Amino acid sequence: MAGSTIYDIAKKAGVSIATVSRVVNKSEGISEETREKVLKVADELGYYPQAYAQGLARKKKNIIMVVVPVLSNYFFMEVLEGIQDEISNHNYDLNIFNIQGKSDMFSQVENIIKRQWADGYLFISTHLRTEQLNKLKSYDMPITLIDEAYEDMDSVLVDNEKGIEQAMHYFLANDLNRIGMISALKSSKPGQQRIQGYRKALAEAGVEIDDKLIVTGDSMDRDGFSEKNGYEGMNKLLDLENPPEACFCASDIQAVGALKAMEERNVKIPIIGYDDITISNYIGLSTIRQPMHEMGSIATQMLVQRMQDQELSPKQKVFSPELILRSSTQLKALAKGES
Amino acid sequence: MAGSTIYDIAKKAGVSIATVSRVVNKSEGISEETREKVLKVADELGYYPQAYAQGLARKKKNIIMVVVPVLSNYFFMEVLEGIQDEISNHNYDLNIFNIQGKSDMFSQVENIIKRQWADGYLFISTHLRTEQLNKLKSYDMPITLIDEAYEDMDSVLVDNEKGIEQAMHYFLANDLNRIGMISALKSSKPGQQRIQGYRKALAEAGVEIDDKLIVTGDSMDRDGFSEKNGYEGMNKLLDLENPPEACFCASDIQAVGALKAMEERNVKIPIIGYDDITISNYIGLSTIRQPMHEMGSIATQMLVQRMQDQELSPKQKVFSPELILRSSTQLKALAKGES
DNA sequence: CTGAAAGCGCTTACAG
DNA sequence: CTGAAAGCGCTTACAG
Repeated sequence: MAGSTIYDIAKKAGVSIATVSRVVNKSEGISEETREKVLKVADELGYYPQAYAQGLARKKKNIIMVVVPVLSNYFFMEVLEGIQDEISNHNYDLNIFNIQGKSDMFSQVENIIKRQWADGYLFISTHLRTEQLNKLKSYDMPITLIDEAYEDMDSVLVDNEKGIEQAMHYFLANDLNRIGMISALKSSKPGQQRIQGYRKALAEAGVEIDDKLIVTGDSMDRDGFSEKNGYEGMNKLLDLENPPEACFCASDIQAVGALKAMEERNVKIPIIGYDDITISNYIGLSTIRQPMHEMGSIATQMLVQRMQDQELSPKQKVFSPELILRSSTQLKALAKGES
Repeated sequence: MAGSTIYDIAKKAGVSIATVSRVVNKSEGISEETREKVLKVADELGYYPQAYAQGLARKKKNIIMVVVPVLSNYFFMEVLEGIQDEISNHNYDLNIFNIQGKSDMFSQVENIIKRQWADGYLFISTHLRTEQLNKLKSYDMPITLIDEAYEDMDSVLVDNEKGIEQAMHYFLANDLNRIGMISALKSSKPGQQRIQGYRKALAEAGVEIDDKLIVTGDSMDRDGFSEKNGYEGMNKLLDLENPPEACFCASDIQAVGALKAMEERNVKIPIIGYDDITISNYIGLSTIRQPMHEMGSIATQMLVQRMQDQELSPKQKVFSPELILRSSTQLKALAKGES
């Protein structure tokens, strides 16, 4: 039963392979009689066209491929949900290609494109350099970037700086000037951007920046976007001689860790995360919302369009982040007033 | 630059396609001179072998494919992390195939196998029926099941009932007899199993079972394994005339929702979840740990072994779940003593 | 060390 | 309505 080919079916059904192919692909103009005969044999022998042979012959794979550096990440998971939902409206299968952290990321990404795995690609948080994106562009493959800006390709992203600004403004407006920042790894692009946003917002407000308030945990997993990293980061902040009176985290998942550190030490300062992953609503975490689900579905739509017409001019979709206030920032009264 | 083939390279470099193939595949016995010449041209033209053509010619894809019904799920994410880690020790690429919820799941799964996408498959939580697994078995492809039991294939799973038993024993031993159960959708296999474990444990302890205490939320997303579902479930429990004095949740993520419902209503009863996803530790949720990461890596190891020798007899790896006590069960004093 | 040729399993004009 | 044949882009014995 294993591994029967179109030849086996043709032989057993007493027809040509062309006929088998037509039946299996539901082409028109096949007599009902042969159709049934072929289908019966195909079912008996467990036949269905091999993807690789079919893809080669057709020069079309019917696959949309998501390319990601790290799979186990909440942001990614929720974006993916949006992709999944949207893709179910189209006739494509979804494949995810996990690029391994070890060797050079760009060469891996480049090879994926060269190898022509799919008809179109969704790159999530790959954070490539402009010259690298230019190179990719030259392969002339439909690609949509998510969480990454590049004007010569379709991309959907969120205005990071603006989001952070909102968080900062909120703190400052509430008279909280000494604001800690728990960052992700500085080597990660969004990590950098968020730090920059932090600095910029403070600078504009005329608040002096204390570099000691910008920390990250020691856990490098997931580029530092982890509970553990946030936990460690908050502990560093609280160990400071002059600890912050509020805190901004580069991601909700870090904030989860930070919250725990606070609880253990029995201190409470207002804290704002970044992302608005689903749990944040349930644990009362204030945050900057990125519309992850929508980002995924919009990106998929854009990609599908481009696959139909590669001549379209590149589109950017920049979402504005939104500050969501929950209980984690309602501690001001507690912290200042009541204590 | 886009889409050059081995013929283009051969022509431009003035060699045969066989030579190009050998150079690109790093075969031995190629003069340094031609090697360099070919490599130079290949680089200029951005050539790398097309995956589909190569796979067809070699009859080997070098791909391990993970097949999952629902991507955005914490259990899956953590299992995946283990898979990812282990796979980086081997020379395979990782592909994830997302089967769409809409049409018949089994026929989709069957087609994936028939289409020979990969050299080996990891099925996570597909929960197929025995006859279906028998059918899959007949295709004679290396498959390892995760979170699913079937004695004729390699599989790694956790003894669900035993886990639930532990939670129940803990409650009962602490004099908590009226135990609520927030279940996932009853149509899901693990959902069922967990309800069964609940009933069994109570029956063995001679505690009368009140069916009103077994609830699920109205949110059907992710088979009911969601925050929202847990939130709704807990609200139903607390709306009961005679609400439970403790609660068991079919997953941690549901417990997160349940916790919120309790907080809003300002009630606290001991609660135990299931899975031990990373955040649970940070929010103090007691739970039954499934070693997800390890399950992923062990399953991958088993699969790789089987890909080397399809004659191996099927192995089962059954993990014992472990009760992890955290603050969410330390409320007994509060609930009973102090109030 | 290198090339000509067969073959991998399909699809799809082209004929009939 | 059906088949013979070329072609998709590779790999790999086989010869030399």
